[in-house]
Amino acid sequence: MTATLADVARRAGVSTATVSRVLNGNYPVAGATRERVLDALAELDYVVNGPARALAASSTDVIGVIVNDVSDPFFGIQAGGLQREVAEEDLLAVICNTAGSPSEELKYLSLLLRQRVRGIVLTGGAREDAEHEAATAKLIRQAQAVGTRVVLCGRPAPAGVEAPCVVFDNEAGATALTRHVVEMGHERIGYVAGPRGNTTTTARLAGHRAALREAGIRRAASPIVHGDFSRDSGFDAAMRLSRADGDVTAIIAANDLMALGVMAALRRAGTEVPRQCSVAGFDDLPSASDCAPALTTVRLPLESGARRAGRIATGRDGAEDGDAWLGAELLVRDSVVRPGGRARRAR
Amino acid sequence: MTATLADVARRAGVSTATVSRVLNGNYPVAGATRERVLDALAELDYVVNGPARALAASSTDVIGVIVNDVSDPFFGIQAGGLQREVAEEDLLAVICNTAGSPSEELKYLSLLLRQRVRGIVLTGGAREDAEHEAATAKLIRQAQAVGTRVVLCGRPAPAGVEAPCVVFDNEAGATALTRHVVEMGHERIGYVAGPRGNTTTTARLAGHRAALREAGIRRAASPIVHGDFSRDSGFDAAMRLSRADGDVTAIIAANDLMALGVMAALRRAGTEVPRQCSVAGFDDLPSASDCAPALTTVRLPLESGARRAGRIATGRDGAEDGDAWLGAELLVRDSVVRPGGRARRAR
DNA sequence: CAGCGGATAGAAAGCGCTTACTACGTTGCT
DNA sequence: AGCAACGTAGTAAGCGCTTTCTATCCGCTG
Repeated sequence: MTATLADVARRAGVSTATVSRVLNGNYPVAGATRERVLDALAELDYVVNGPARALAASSTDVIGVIVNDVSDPFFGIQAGGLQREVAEEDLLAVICNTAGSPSEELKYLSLLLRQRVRGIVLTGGAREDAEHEAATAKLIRQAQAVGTRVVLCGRPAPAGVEAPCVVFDNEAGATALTRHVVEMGHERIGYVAGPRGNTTTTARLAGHRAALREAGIRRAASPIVHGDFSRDSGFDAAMRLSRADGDVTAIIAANDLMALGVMAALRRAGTEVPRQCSVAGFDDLPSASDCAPALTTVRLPLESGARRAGRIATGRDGAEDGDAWLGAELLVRDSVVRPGGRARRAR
Repeated sequence: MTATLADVARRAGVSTATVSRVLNGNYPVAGATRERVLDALAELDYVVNGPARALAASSTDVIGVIVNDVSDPFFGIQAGGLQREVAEEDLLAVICNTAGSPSEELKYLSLLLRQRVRGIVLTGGAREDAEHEAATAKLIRQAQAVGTRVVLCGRPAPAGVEAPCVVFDNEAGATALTRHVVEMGHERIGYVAGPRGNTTTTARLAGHRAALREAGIRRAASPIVHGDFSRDSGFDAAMRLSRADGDVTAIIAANDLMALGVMAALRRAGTEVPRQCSVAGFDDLPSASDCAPALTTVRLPLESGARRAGRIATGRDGAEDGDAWLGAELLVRDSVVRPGGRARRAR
């Protein structure tokens, strides 16, 4: 089939050990010998056998990243940042898409575990389900036992697991956002939450409720519907919201993608945004700033958070510094105005 | 560290061969023995060592997918479809993001090659560069030599490579689209092409030009600017287009993402779409149908094409049937109307 | 009752690579 | 001159698994 180390060694007239050493450059090899080996390598189009190397050296040069939805920029940005980061260490990131399915998550986790990857980064909210959490915890512990570095990015560590976390302050961000909407004078505020039983959903919802509570807004005036973080679900949610309570003056979505869907739905229903209904999102995706009106949202340092996670996963950053808390920043743009009021230019 | 087959074997009082056999189920093992082994496996939390297995069996259960940009739904959809398809064979798809960089593409290709994955699917347009093409060709041939199935999805096979291709009929789709715009009465049509030196860009541009030619439209009346398929680049392109030729009555973008950016830019510039300027896209992404106005575009069977590619990569579908040509379908919606005319409801 | 074939289990030879350990010149000192 | 120390290269023992080949034990048949 392909040339093996032994073939190369034979051709260069050296032992396999020597070839291995010029390949890895971790042991002195005389110039002339190295040249011969290099030539043989090239002549035979040698390609290392990854599994064999991994088996012998018991380590690989790949970092696995588990995401919920590759086509959601929220994850795309994180995956991209992580990739750039680990590439600097000459490692490769492979991204595994669970499509939001807990069982797929477990499947990929164990795939990565058995491939003995160097590190695993779990991104996005985790499912709040004791059974799934326990299963995840077990796999993570096993991974750690074989020396795989596991880091959590944007989700809490499951019970019983000791692992570095990069945490985004979803709750504080959500509180700041809702507080802003309230301060603009809204009293009937619809909320499009993420999928039930998801840690991110819960955190953002908690922040929202806290702001509502502190403003003394009645629950009945602030209907909550659930989406699944996709644009389409935001569209549907807006429909349900306006059908049930035609009188909300603002809709806050748990992420920008859904906010975009909400805006599309309102537009389609002939409701003018923001004059007749304000809209706010969360995440500050690139498209949030160039839609019309520009979306008021909360900025999460997704890219830098993911890079940080990548650095921990590759071992470049120590994990002992404790969790990395990354703050959220309220971004006031044009999609939230006083009820029935006029658009307000940002800045 | 972790338990090995030998540990399990010892505990179950059998040989490693037997444990391997119950694990793989490809050889008869008596019921009672199997039970004992299963118990031992569970008690020790055994996890197979992927590299070791791959080395011994010289094959893995992963399919690699190379994409240009994970956060672009165009690829997200393909990655998703592929993943669902290979999951049915109990294989796992890992997706590698090149971020449009040819060198990353080569890097990932060789990573997958040396990992001896079962199959590799290369998606998206390829770079039109002899050197890069040759490098790609060489890697593909090497992969094939070690038994890796390589399939191209949405790009032509590099010169000198014999590999199954799933090809989308970009050119015909583009021609149909531009023809439609022309038939609506437009004579000054701006075109936002993809990045230079990309096979998809070239095919779509060729289709566009063919339609222009057949309609006898002068080149000068149909300015072309290049973007990079991202929404932001579409936004910029629209700016450049309207600055240079303020009088185009329609803008066709080489993909929906850029079309969305174009619409945003026009909106921001106070140009009403489609009354003052029609806009058309390509791909029929989910959001194309729910933006306002709904985007007239060309539908590409991305999901089914990717599934097909997945089936070939796993060996479920033979590759001998020759290339799979998948047609494009013109989707007339609301974003293209007669110049200066009124919106036309679709269907 | 000898002899056979089927069903199971084990022994052992790798898969291709890394990495102690060992071996063998050279140098550089005292 | 003699010995330590260094710079190189080779030997060979695995890494944890799969799989071929062989060995056993049965239940049957003739």
